[in-house]
Amino acid sequence: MKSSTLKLSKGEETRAVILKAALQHASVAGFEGLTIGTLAAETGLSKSGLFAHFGSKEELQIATLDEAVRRFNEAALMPALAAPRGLKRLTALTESWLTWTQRCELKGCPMMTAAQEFDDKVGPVRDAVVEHMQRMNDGLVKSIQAAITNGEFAADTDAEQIAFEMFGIISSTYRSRNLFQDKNANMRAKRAFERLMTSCLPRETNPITPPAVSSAGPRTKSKRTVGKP
Amino acid sequence: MKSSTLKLSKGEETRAVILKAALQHASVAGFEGLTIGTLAAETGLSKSGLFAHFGSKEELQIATLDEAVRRFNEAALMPALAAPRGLKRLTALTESWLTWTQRCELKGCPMMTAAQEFDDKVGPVRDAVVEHMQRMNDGLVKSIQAAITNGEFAADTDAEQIAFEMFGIISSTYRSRNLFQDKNANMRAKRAFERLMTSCLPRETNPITPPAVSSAGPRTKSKRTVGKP
DNA sequence: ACATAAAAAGTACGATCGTACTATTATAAA
DNA sequence: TTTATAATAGTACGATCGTACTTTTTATGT
Repeated sequence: MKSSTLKLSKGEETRAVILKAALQHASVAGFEGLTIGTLAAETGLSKSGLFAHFGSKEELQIATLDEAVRRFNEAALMPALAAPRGLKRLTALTESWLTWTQRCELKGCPMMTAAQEFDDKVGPVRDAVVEHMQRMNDGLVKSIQAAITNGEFAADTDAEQIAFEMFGIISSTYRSRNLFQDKNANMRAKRAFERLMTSCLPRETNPITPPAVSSAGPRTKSKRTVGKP
Repeated sequence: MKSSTLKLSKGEETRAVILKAALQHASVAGFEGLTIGTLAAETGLSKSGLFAHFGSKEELQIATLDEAVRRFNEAALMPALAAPRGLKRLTALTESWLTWTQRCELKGCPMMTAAQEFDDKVGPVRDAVVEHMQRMNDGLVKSIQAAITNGEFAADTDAEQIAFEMFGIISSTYRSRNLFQDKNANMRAKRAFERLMTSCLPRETNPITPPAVSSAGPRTKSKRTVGKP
């Protein structure tokens, strides 16, 4: 359990400690709920000592947001990159997306929280949120397009649309988990994901079996589905 | 444009004015962003004058939440009840759900905001949010079950699962609209909804055509879909 | 080991927060 | 129209907010 950067100046070290606490707090009370005083007490610093690291509350919020993205990339995105490009990776990404908060000991997903919190506001924090979410969306779309290129999805699949729906699944999962304390939330998410993926499969059967009407192949299932092997 | 209740005491009248402003404010800045001082200035009341109507900030938040539900029922739910029970009504509900905030001149959906805002907290406000959301979910599930009973959906359709996914679509729509300013958000929502509904249709073709393998019927489309007539 | 810079603490300030308590004004019933 | 009551305003309080400015402590490079 060592940090990736070995040499860490004192300032950077405490900054990291602050951001860890800030992220924890933001994942529960939101980014607007972040308070310099509370955070200082939590980390054992003085209010002014903590303040000096950021210069303003907005900067603290943005730094916390950046930290959230860093953690997400580290705990959710990067592991998924181990899977081969395409449907496999998409599935891995979804899986890790749904579990990364637990791995980072966060209550909710800070980025989803931020997105909802600032979607109707204006200012630099909102701008940062938009930028990060846009980047996440772009990455997701790229990943979906890879599945299309692979021939795993139908050629006319609307990648943006699929990303849109995936975000919906994710956000519904968090709501279900945290608001309703639904233990089945992850299962629901998985089913939703499978349904979505299945609807993207190339038309008719796969290219190996002939396209003509025939009684070949199992007829117990009328549609191909993905997942649940 | 008359209020449904004719006789309205002075107190109830100003209370309504306050709640309208509060709802407006909450739909943008959230329920935690509600402030007695700001609200008082906005409505022309004194801080203490406004405060007296609720007795505490928590009560104000809960009252605002109740008002949000009332408005939702009035502007989104009730109109949808005009449609016949089943898939038709479900479609109408989705449609009106996606547009009621505009009709009420709100920026975001207060209930979705509240759900996200309080999902990791404890206290009476959270309890109220959970109760309302639970009720909404139950209603939605009932509506889905009606479609099953009608035979419009497959008998083994998991109504809770469909409700789960519908909430996801809704929340993704709001995010897309407000965070990304996506003008196509409603179209995306519609497509997602159609995909979801289609996946719930009874297996194979409808009972009129024989279940045996045959070349009868158009073969250009491989699946039945709902919507876009 | 010392000089210098970085980090943290100390202190203070005005603003605003939620909430008591009291006083005044407007409404509704008699 | 008077009277009881409801609605609103006034005032004040302690707490906490974000931030500025100064001082002290602690790291860091030579």
